[in-house]
Amino acid sequence: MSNAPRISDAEWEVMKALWDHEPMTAVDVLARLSHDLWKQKTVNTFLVRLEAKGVVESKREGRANVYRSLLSESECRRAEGSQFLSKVFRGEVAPMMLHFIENEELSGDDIDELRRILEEKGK
Amino acid sequence: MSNAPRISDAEWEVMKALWDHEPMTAVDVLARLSHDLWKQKTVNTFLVRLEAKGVVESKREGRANVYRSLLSESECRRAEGSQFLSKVFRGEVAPMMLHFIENEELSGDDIDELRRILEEKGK
DNA sequence: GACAGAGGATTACATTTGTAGTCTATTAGG
DNA sequence: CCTAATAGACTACAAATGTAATCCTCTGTC
Repeated sequence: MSNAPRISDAEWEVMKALWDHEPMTAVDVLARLSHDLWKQKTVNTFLVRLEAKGVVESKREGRANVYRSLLSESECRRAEGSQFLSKVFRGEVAPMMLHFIENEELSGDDIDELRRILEEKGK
Repeated sequence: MSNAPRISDAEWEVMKALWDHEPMTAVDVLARLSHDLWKQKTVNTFLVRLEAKGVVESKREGRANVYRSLLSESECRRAEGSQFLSKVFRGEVAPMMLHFIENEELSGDDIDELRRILEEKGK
């Protein structure tokens, strides 16, 4: 299990686009991002950097490079999640959960689902 | 309320030390951090930067500057938390909570407490 | 009163990140 | 075949970050 490399904020945006429709070319990735906020060259740079970091790989297919992830969204979430937990909540899970319950919008259904899961877990 | 400024990883470490015993001098802050990992001058630099960002303020008291936070740990957690949520979990709270329930260690007591809170919340 | 040490202020410098631009090689069209 | 549009490769560059070192100025000590 790979200790995942650092993925920056902007890189996360690119990765989310990629994870949603792998494999894709750089042009396709841009197509799934806001054209107002992203330029093709910028997307390209990030894909190159992500490849250097070992987060994605590219295969030449005809005239274009086709990218696919080497790390899953879940793996990256795990890494980012535990970093966040220790940085912001000193590693204390329960206070963090409390925080989110109190500060973010949870629908009634969300609450019910979480209760169910916790019930299971608590058994 | 303040859209909190970006606080970097290392800056968070300094802030956690400060929040625990405000107000403090730079020397005191270092005293609460690992001497193996931190040098006095480094701590100093971060305090200066944090002041520039408006996260802390300093008052000269005799020989030393005494620092105190301008933003509470809670405020910073809120800002950092919602950034994390949207970056890593696309703003979906419930999946994020699920993730933490499944990936981090929750004690039986933690689970019970969360269930209680959710019960309240779900009313 | 001269000097050493304590702290703050200023400066340094490599790396990472955000955000592209330019250069080059290939390819589809005429 | 020659040419213009592309796609990738290489280059650029400022701001943020991590990590200090050096310089300067009091202040207490002999």
